[in-house]
Amino acid sequence: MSVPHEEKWNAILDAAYRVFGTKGFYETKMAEIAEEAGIAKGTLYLYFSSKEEMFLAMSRRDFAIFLDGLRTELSGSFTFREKLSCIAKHHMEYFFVRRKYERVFFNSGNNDPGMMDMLTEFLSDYMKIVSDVMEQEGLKKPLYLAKALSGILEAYKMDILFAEGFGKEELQDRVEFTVNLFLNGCRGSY
Amino acid sequence: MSVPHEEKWNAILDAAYRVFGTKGFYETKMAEIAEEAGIAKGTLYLYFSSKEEMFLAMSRRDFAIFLDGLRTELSGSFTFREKLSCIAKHHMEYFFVRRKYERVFFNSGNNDPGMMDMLTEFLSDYMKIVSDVMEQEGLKKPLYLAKALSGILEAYKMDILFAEGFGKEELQDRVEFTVNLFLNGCRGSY
Amino acid sequence: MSVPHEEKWNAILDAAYRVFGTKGFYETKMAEIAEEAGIAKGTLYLYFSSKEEMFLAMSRRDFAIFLDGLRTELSGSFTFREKLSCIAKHHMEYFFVRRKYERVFFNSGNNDPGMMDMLTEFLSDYMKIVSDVMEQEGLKKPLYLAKALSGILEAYKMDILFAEGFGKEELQDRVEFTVNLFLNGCRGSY
Amino acid sequence: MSVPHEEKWNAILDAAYRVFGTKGFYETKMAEIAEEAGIAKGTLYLYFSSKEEMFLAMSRRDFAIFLDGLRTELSGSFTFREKLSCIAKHHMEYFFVRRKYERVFFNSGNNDPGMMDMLTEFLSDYMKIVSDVMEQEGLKKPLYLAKALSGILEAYKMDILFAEGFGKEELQDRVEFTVNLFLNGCRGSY
DNA sequence: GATGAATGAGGATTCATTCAT
DNA sequence: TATGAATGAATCCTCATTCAT
Repeated sequence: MSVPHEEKWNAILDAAYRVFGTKGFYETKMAEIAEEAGIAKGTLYLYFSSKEEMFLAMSRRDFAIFLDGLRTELSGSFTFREKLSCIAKHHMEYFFVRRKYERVFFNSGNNDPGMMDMLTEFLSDYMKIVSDVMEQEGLKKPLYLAKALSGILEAYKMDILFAEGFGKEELQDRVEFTVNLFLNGCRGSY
Repeated sequence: MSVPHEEKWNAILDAAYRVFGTKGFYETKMAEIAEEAGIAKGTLYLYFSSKEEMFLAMSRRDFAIFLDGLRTELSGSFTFREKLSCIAKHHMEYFFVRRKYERVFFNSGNNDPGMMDMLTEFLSDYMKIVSDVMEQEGLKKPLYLAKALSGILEAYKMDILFAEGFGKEELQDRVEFTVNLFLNGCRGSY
Repeated sequence: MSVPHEEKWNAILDAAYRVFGTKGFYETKMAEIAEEAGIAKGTLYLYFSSKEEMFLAMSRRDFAIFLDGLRTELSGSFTFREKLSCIAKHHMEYFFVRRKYERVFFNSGNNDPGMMDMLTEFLSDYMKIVSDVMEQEGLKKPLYLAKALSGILEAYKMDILFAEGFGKEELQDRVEFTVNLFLNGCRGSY
Repeated sequence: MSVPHEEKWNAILDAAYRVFGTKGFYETKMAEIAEEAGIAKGTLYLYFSSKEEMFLAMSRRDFAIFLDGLRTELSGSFTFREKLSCIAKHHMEYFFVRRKYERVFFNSGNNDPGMMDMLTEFLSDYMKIVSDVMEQEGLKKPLYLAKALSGILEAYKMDILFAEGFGKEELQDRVEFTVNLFLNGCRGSY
């Protein structure tokens, strides 16, 4: 359990991301990940003690990237609308870029308690960031609002995966729609 | 391939719902479903030709109940606000009642094309019902609105599963919040 | 174990013959035989106590028909050549008529001792009939000759199954060839 | 799909030969082959993708040995009688040596098309070798003769399996008888 | 007698994980 | 460190047989 060559550690997680993301946790075979990473099956176990742990590490890394990116971008936004846009855009773009591997976030699962804990923690962190934005604006029930916002974005995420010819314009379209709806309600101007 | 005793067919699907719902598709063993249903393993295969097909049948039945219930309840709602409340309440209560078995809707997972098709069709039907409500109100982009609404509800669904002591009051609370947010935006009165 | 309606007993064996003969012992399902016979699965067990026993009964009946027919036809043959022709013709025609169901004689098998015994007994009876013919002709090693003759016919039986467009003429051709070879050796006139 | 250690590949096929040869295809369990080979069940599947494929590979190897041996031995025979003796002896000895495992050639059975194809090809190759011998002797209908010869030998093969105390002398006896019968007919001197 | 729903032992195959090299 | 051959527990599914109706 030393910390072997970090480069390979990341390469394995990259491969894992591609395969898990394409086929889901259960349909993914360790052999496939090894092949995708261009190493031997046994080697995987020098870096991760089990399939679950590997999935966990991969998710952890992915979640961290998501949250760090969001924090960074958010620090450059100032008005409330800007912040909402920033959140929406980040959420959508993150998955848009990774759309080929989207089984990951879906199929987050298996009943592994470790997995559940980590997902819960991720959501908690994400919601904290968003609800802070709400709070800074003096809104009531900031956590409710945060969840609602991310829920809308999750719903539109589906379009990334299933809508024909979904591109950057459609993405921007959804982002703006979301912000307007969130600010003004369904009868607001948009 | 006759259709033996419909009663047992439903009993098996009930058992399947409980087990799939608790453990997810992959962690569920056919033997467990048989045991839960109080019958022999082999008997399952008199009713369903495979684990996949059984999961499919179970989902199909569940989706149909959800949609039929929604249509029925919606037909007793008249104002726009009433209709929104009705949708939100139905969505939340449906899962609240089934909260013990919520792995089902999650882990629809498994790359089975039949499953994907059915899920897509369900979503399409659900969104049609909701977007019709938006359209009747003369709103623009009714499908976007429908997806946004259901997205919010899905986000709150998480609270059903994970929030401590989530009960009927919390549920009603989320429903009202959702409707107000949807109608008036985040700064609206609620 | 009474002797139920003999007609149905035979009907079942007819069905069994068709299915076993097409697919072999192991690939045949009791359900298929029942369907082929137009009766219920359970009914088979009123007539035969197991799949093996059914196969045995079917073979027994088939063997008896073969031997009875041979005896009858042979009783109308007088010269040695006539008798050889009769044997050859009977052997070939028997399988020609049943060529659609020829897996039976092949796949006679499974390791069931009862099956082995019966096959052995059948061969013994068959060889007795043929070797008697040899003996009546005053030939030495009549049993060897009997086996040789039937061996040749078995080899040609393959052509019934696999040769394209094998018909009555080809059959007659093989019969005459066999008799000539048997009488005169490979350099004899034929 | 590299070809791991050829030695083990052969060892598995040897074990398979013994078990299939004793019990037939259907009565043989993969677990038994593994045990016979002294390895784990799973290992079998590193070398053969299925029970069928294993049986096929085993038969293929066996057939090739049979034919190669025959060709080799035949190349040392010169007169027609010598060649016939060679064929007969090879055929009989091949099975004599393997008499404990004779279910293999019998029970080639199983409707697998791959198996049928291979069996057909084997017979075709075998018959080609034998009929070439006939042709070189200027005999008419060489293929008929080839089939007849092998048919006789197959019939005597039964004696290997079932005749009490069948030994080398009996074998030689059958070989000579076969050759004489084939050359001179049933009334020839032998 | 006839039925066919129910049974459950049994077997082929998969795949995460180990460990000798 | 890296390998990949070997392992064997685990699981889906089949099908001969039974038995309540």
